[in-house]
Amino acid sequence: MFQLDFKSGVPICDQIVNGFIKLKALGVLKGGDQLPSVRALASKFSVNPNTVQKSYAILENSGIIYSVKGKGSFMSDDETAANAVLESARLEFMAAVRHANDLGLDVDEMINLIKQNSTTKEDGDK
Amino acid sequence: MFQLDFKSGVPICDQIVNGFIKLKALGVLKGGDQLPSVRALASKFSVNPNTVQKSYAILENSGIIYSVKGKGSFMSDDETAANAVLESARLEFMAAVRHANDLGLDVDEMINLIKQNSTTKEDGDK
DNA sequence: TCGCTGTACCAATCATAATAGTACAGTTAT
DNA sequence: ATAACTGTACTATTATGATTGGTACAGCGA
Repeated sequence: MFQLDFKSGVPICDQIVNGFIKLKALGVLKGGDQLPSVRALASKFSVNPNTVQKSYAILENSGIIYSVKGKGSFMSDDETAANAVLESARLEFMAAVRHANDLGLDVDEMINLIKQNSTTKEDGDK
Repeated sequence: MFQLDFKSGVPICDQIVNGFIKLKALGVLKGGDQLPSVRALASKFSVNPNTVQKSYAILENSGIIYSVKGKGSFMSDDETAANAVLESARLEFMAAVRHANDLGLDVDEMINLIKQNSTTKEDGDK
């Protein structure tokens, strides 16, 4: 399970949404897997159930999970949703590239930074 | 001069800060160039002078500009400040890379996206 | 029926951005 | 000296969004 960073400034509900998207991308959660209940996750993270519910609503509207009253919330196995996530990730990434470019970072250095990051991961991460 | 996007959700003062950093990175403004006065820029953008003043204070604390009471605000020609901006841009960019990775975007695709973007810019942008 | 699940409200709280207004200090030119 | 500009410093207020707290309803399963 993922962690929350309460002092990061990133809204809690966004962190929860991204947390489950990440677990899906990593293969930790697969289609059909059940998510914690709204109340259970709220208790675990010591946040308000409404906040978790909001996150689940966002995830369901995106097609990433589906919820059944009385049963629970489950990871969707719809590939369309995963593709939508990828597409939004592309758009978000391109915005970051443009912003970095505005701040004076050129394309070659960005590529170098990415490559460095991936190699350091291979070497000594966890 | 840059534009403000009031419906983007990005705080006005941040947009102003980034706007001047961009103008510096692009070489439009160089060390010693005078910035518009707080009141003039506020009037031009139809925002509150306090908002502009906040932006200028951020820029001055970062060493990107320097202000003299009664005279005005000017672009700094201190390379240290520019380097600090570049370094923060690197950190910010790496955070975006990690986030995109969390969402399932792999390193190769990010590099391809950057290269595509730079080539399309050469082709048909302004 | 009981206990769990998701869902839907609404009001209150908290933090931050932005506004509005005023005042003070330094520079420049007349 | 005066006027008109510059940056700077406050305080108070408004607006917005995230979060919380609480309650209520609806569906599922033992």
